[in-house]
Formats: sequence, C-alpha cells, structure tokens
Amino acid sequence: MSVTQSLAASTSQAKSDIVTSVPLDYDMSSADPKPPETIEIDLKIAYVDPPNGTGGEPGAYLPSAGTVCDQTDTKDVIEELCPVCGDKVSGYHYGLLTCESCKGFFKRTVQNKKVYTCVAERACHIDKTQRKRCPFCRFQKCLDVGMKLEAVRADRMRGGRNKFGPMYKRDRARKLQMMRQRQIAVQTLRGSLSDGGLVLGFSSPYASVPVKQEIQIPQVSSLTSSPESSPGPALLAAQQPQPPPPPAHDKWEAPSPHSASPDAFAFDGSATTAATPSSTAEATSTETLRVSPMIREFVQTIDDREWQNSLFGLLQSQTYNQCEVDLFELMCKVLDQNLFSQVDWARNTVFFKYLKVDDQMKLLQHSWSDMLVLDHLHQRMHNGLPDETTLHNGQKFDLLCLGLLGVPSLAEHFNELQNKLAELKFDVPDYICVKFLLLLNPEVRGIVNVKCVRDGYQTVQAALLDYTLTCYPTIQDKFGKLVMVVPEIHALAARGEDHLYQRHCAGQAPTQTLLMEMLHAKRKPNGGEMVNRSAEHTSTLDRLS
DNA sequence: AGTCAAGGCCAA
DNA sequence: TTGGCCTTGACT
Repeated sequence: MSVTQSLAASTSQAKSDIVTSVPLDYDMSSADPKPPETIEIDLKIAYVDPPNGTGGEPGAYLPSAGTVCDQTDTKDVIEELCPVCGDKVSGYHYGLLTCESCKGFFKRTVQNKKVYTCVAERACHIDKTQRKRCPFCRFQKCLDVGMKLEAVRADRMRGGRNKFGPMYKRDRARKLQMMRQRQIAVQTLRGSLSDGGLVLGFSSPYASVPVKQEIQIPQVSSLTSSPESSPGPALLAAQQPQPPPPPAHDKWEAPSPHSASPDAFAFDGSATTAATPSSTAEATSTETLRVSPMIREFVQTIDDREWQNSLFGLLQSQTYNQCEVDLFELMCKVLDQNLFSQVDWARNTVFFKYLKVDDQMKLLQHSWSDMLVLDHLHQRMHNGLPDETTLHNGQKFDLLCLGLLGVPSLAEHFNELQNKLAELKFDVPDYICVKFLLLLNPEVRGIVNVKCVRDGYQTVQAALLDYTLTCYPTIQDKFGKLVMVVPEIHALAARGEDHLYQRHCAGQAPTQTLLMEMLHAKRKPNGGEMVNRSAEHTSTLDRLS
C-alpha cells in the first residue's frame, strides 16, 4: 500500500472526495478540448524529466516513493482512490479509474438490468464500508461520477479495446503531468524540512484535491439499464442545489486598453471595484508603454481563473453527496490548497526560483498567510469574488471568512483595508508587486542569500514606484501608501494564523496538512531557522503523530 | 510479446 | 450478491 493510500484510508471523507464530482457548472468541454492530434504533445509534457533528473529529493512526498523515478510506470505514479467508494483503484473501468468491486458492481447491474430501490432518501453515503448497503445509491453514484453504460458490452465479447482507449491515455498523461507539478512544488517546500531521507509524516493534501478525470462527464446514455434504477445525471443535477457562480473573470484574454500589447495585462477591469488604469483618465495608453516589462511579466504569472476553478472545484467535490460538512474543516482544506498553489506560483517566479530551497522555505514560512490575505483582497477587488457561495449540499460557505483565515471579527478591518486600497486605485500590477514584496522580504531571519532576496525586493520596489508614478501621477504618494498597507496585511494575517493555530491545538483543524505544517514551522523555537534540522524534524513528526 | 480493459468464475 | 482473481483479445 502506498503512502497516499495508507494515509487517505484513515479518513473516509478524503476517500470519497477525491474525484467524485466536478461542479455542475464546470466547463468540461473546455476542460478537455484537445483534439486527438494533441495527444502526443501531452504525453511528451507528461514524461518530461524532473529538473534534477532524479525524479525526487530525499524527503519529498511522493505517492509511491520508490517508483516515481520510473517515468514509464504510470500505474505507480497515478495513485488514486475510487470515485464511487474510495477503495483502491485497480485501473480504468467503464470510463474512469475505479476499484475492482465497483467495476464488478457496475457491470452486473448493467448486464443484468438490475433494478434497485433505496429504502432511505436516495442520498446514502457510499464508501468502502457502506457500499453494499444501498445498491441504488451506489449505482446512482457510479453514473454520477461518469461511469459509462455504453462501455458495458451488449454482446459480452471479452478482451480487446473499446473507443475509450485514447481517452484513458490522455487522462493518464494529464494525471502524470499534474503529479509531477505537485511533486516539484512539494519538493521545494519539504526539501529543507527533511533530513537523511526521512519523509514527513503527513499526507499530501493532493489526496483530497479533486482530480478531474477527463472522461467522467456525467451523461445520459441510450443504454440505460432501467427506468426504475438510479435516476440519470440530468435529474440528479436538477435535485442538487445550484453550484456557486462561475469565476467572475471569464475573459482574461480581453486586453485592457491600458496594456501596450494584447497579452501584457490580462485583467478584466469590468469586474473590479477598484479602478484599474483603464478606468481612469490618468493612465493613458502612452503611459502604459512605459510600464516595465517586468511588471508585465509579473502579471502574466497570475492565473486567476485557475484560482477560482480550483477553489470552487474543491468546495463542490468536498460536499458532493454529503448532507453536511464541517465548514471550518472545509475552509482549512481550501487554505491548504491555496497554499500549495502559492508555492507553485512562487517557485516559478523570478528572484525566488534561483534561491536555495532553505531560503525559499524561510521566505514562504514568513509570507504565506500575508499572501493568502492579499490574494483574497485581489480576488474580491479585481475578480468580484462574492462574500459567500452555496455549496453542492446547500450549505453556505463564507468566502469572506476564508480571506480572514477564519476570523469573522476581522471583517471590518479587512473591509477598511479593501476600501483603502480602492481609494488608491489598487490594480493588478500593484497587487502582484506587493505580493512579490511580501515574498521577497530580506528582513527574514536566517536567509543565506540575503543579497539575492534584497536585490529582488529592491527591483520590485523600484518597478512599483515607477509604475505608480507613471500611471497614477495624481494619486499622491501612491507607492508610499501601498507600502504602508503591507504591515496592515501582515497584522491581519498574523491574527488569522493565531486563530488557526489555536483551533488546531484544540483539535478542530485537520492535521497532516501543509497549512498546519506552516503554522507549526513559525512557532518553533528557531522560528523556522534551520539551526538544528534534525531536532526540528523530530518535533514536527511528534506534533503530527 | 506485453499491456490492459473488457467479461467470466467462484469462494465467501 | 459481492469482490478478488482469472481469461481474453485488440492494440501497441
């Protein structure tokens, strides 16, 4: 059994959540618009060697630590749980990765045209231990996650291949690619915390991140087994509460008039509450031409659509088939996912990516919560992120509270901050520059390559100053005021961190997450400094065990 | 010849 | 009825 499986097996929640669903409004057609001729490209990306050519550093969390280096062993790389019951996946069956038992169950049901009834409310929770209790709901879930009736052969012919073969291949390639990206991100973060090949004793949050299976699009088939059996996905959808609205940003390609080139600034001013230069008279296209290429590049590192997709994807998958979920726990999972995205972003950015892992770790440990708060401000101001959203099960999820790291009482402070930024006409280039300033903090203790961090910080600082002077000449000392906002963000984030830590200590927050690891790292005697790594590591393991 | 997703078999 | 293991056969 792999690390993923053994850890994930401890929580049935995690098990059933992995790939159970995609939000009903998820644009699956755009999620996989690839024509067949792109398959080869996909595979090449998926099989590309890791930067160091080894496929893993000591301490890096890997789904199957011993085999990840083997680029061709896809079975070992793709470690997932059955979307129906959470049991171990045995391969692709009837359209998607499922376990052996659900494969058999689905086959028998379709072949024998079984008709089941549910003695409850047709909403039984299906997991490994309870899957036998209600075949009606089990079959319903099989259909809902995307198992395909048409893959069960009417003629019962054995062997061979069906039309889904190429889709399985693409899906596998995509998972490999995702796995590798995750792996690299985790290496960045874990590298400095591991010692002597030890692996931190917590699971990857990716075990609970929804993995989109390309071919699990729920669909009604002409080969339905029986009208009396589980209702079709369309009916199911009608019975479900409406998912939250799609990301407000849906036209990132639309260039702002402010941008000098069509792809330089991709933000959408129409959804903003704060002004972007495009909405002001002061920033003319002539001035825009003087915006530094570096800031243009910074803006291009932002993927807000992905941010919201993964947010809503996680929210929906975590509540799929769940009557009620613990909203605080859910919030922690979202924060955890955001944190991983944060790391992913950081490790691909200029200045940061050239630093040694230890330095990267220290910078991230110091800035992660500030960046989460800032990201949230950005999402609210520039993408119209609402205060709350309705989950798949009808519960309301407080998105504002998410930005407050779970402290509702900070809402007022947060809104004041947002208003202050709005007055400053805080825009996307401002946001990304401030984010860099938060990350590249040369004052963080214990940084080895201080010069590199300071250079980066000062370069961004200069670029931001130049940008604000060029594009917002009428806002007096916009730069200075923006810089003054940083401590406020930090204070807010610190309050949130404390709150999260306290709830964690009270046993209310999910353990074994990167989020908790970060919270602990900052509260260690050395404050994250790697003076005695072995001791720290042991203490981390002790706390988590 | 190897792979792997179909269907089949059969003990529990 | 379930689910782990076996057989089959198109595809690579």
